[in-house]
Amino acid sequence: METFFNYIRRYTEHPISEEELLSLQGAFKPRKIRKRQYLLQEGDVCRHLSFITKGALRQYTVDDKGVEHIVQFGIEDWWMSDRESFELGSVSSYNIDAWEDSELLQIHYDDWWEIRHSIPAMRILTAEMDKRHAVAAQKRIHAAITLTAEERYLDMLKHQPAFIQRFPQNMIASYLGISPETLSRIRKQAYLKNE
Amino acid sequence: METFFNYIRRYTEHPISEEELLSLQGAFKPRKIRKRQYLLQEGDVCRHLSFITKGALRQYTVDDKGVEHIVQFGIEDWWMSDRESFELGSVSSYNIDAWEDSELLQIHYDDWWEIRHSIPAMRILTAEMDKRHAVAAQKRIHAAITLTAEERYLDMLKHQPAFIQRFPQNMIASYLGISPETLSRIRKQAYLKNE
DNA sequence: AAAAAGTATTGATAAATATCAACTACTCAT
DNA sequence: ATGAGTAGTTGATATTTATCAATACTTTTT
Repeated sequence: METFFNYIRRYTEHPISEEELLSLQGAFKPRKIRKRQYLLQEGDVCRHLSFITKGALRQYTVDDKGVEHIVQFGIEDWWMSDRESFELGSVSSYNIDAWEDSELLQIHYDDWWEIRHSIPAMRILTAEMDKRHAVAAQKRIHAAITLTAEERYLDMLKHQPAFIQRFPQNMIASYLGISPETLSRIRKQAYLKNE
Repeated sequence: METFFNYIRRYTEHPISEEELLSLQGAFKPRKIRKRQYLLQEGDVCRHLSFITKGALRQYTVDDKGVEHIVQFGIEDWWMSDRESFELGSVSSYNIDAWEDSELLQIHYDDWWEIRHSIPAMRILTAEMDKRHAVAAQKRIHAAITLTAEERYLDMLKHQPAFIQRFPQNMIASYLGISPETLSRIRKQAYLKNE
């Protein structure tokens, strides 16, 4: 829980009262989840928002052929949820599962709604999260339509090395929208270029 | 301005007082912009947020080879800005220009900040916009990494037919991240399939 | 320690998409 | 009306990326 409070303080200047801290502690429930365990399955409604205090998770779809397509990775200090399902109460088409044993702080939709109204700092935090999310999404979209497979990989290596270190190569390939074989070849070439 | 007020009422249940309406009228300045005129140029800082009351605009980058890459279209009831530059005050790497003669309501960053604090309905509106934006971005990212060029075009035809009607084919191709020639061939094939 | 399951690499080939070039149709300004 | 400039199409070819198959390497399980 300390991790989370530090995170809040880092992203909002607004002070938080003792009372508010207690209220947050009541709303966010710690949860442990083991490797390969699901946090959300396709067909479910996503009722919780999860803050990752430890571990690594991924959000993905599975297509007709059984191939997984990863849309999002999450590690410490990231939030996980299917935003669409969470906000609209719709059935999710995504799966979220743990790639490492993980620890989360989960809040139910109703409590999240309540807390954003009663605690000013949380409203600011939400706005800040949304802003960062929007900027990141814009960049990823731009990368997807303008860059080649190799450029996208190098871009990720530069801007999100943590993901590349913690997830296996086939998942990185899926996130980049390329086949594992192609990524393997790209890495080989990049390596050869640096002698 | 009426268009805009209707838009606000459509997306927020929160009532707006007479006083607040006046305050909004003061903050949003009408602006006309002619076809091919720039709203934002690469290298500028994006100081305004623009609500489109009439017309069609696009946001894009230009690469080393002079090729344009469109990341966003905007028509009536859409907002245009480089979110990153607008929120962070950083130099923009995007261009925004008008494809049709257009009419906008522009608000300066400072006023936007102010109005979101003083008018509850605007705070709700912002949250709602961010939510929709996040959901749309997630979908577009998913489409980019999972779908083929043809599937992406058909997806767009289904979900955003307005764009396809109002922008020329080479711009649609750019938005989809494919060459104009490929889009031309995809359309021919799709047409042949329907006899 | 051996077996099994998952992960990464490599080669051969196929499919998707880009590029280049020529041509057609269309718009629009004079 | 005419010619210049855009936009779209089509064909030939090149490049990129995917797919399939075999093998090597790692990690996990027993």
